[in-house]
Amino acid sequence: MDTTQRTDQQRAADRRRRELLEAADRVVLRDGPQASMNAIAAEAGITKPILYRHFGDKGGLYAALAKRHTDALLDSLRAALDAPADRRERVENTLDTYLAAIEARPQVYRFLMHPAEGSSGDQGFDVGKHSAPLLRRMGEELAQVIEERVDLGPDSQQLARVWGHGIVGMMHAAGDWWLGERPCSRAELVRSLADLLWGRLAAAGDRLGGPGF
Amino acid sequence: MDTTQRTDQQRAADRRRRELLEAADRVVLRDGPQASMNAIAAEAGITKPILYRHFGDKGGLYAALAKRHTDALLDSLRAALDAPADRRERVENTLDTYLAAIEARPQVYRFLMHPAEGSSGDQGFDVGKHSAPLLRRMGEELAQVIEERVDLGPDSQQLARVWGHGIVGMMHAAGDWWLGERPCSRAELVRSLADLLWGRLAAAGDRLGGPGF
DNA sequence: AGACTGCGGTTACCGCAAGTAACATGCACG
DNA sequence: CGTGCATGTTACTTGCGGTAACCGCAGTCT
Repeated sequence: MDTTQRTDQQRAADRRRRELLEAADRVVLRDGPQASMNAIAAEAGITKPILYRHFGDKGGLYAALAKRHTDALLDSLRAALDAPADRRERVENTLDTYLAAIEARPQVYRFLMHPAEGSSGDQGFDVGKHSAPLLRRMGEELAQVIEERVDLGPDSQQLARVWGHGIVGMMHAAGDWWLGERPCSRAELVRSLADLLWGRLAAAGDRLGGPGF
Repeated sequence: MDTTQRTDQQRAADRRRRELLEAADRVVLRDGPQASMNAIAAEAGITKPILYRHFGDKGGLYAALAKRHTDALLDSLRAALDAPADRRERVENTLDTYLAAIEARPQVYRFLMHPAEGSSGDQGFDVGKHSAPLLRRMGEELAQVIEERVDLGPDSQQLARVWGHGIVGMMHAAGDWWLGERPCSRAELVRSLADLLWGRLAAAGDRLGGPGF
């Protein structure tokens, strides 16, 4: 029969696809984001055209790969975010979860944040579609959680989205810097960031008389 | 004389270098970060090897180009940051300055944030040196200002640096998202971000009874 | 004047990675 | 058996970063 055959082959194709993704994963983990298609194909024990048949182009492979990790990370984050705890504790846990993840697999993290430059084909002049999808998705996710759980008055949706993206960006930039310089322990970083979000900047006093006011 | 000649030539070289940078600027402004060396050379009316003589490699050109814009932007930001005004106002002005800049020249901004992937030569496995230098520099700068002007008790330096990078990241991510979706006016965005920094997240109440606590 | 040298410039090339075309092979179905 | 179809390969094209080797013209030295 046609249908059963189709499904069989689809299944096989899916398995193959997963294998390929895992091979790609290994290579990216080793070589970082500049892993070449040849290298990935070699790691998978096959040759380039197969990759292209499965994923279209490099962007397709990268997208598929990114989706896997992004989904996984987002699951962890959601868990930390939805845990039954004090808000501050939830925030700290979420930060820590994220930082632990990027600390554990820097190459993957690096790959997720800098997917690839545009190839010859599409060059989106439009700004905004270039940036790491992970950041966007985390931002939206966080925005949703904030809006669900925090009472922000009118315009809450807008505000939640701004905050979602803003907080994610804060986490990302601080994490990136921290990963590079390791100026303190993870726990300290988490504490400092949470303090920032808790308004300690506004609460602190001026140091000198200061030029203004 | 040798010395005068040298200086003359140095001057000429510097002028040439500036011209080349301006040409590169134009191309980047038109084509975004994937501008090719050939294109830049053509725009400057010369050919590739000259670019390489002046800048070493693509990274060098990009670094030089990035430095110009980064310096310019940092000057504006410093001005806003050091203005004689209330802290909240200073923060809002700084945010607004940054957002206005990326709004005015998205391509340049895009270029600054995604400089380029590593070529065949250097492949820094180390995470941290890849990311946009602009973010790092802004982070350090802000950290310095914070430490100078805000009284943070012991460990102030560490804390200031974390906050510097964190706040810059917040600004960046929110700006990136905003530039793509334009969900609100610039002023609203600035206000929302400042509110976030002013601890409104911590101050807001829970929406429902909530699963925890 | 005429050979020597330094410097701005060019052409022509290498290596490498993305992406593709065309060919080869294994296996179900009529 | 041949026909379709999916899987796999080799070998190619294109385009870019980067470089080597050559060209020509200032000015200088003798």
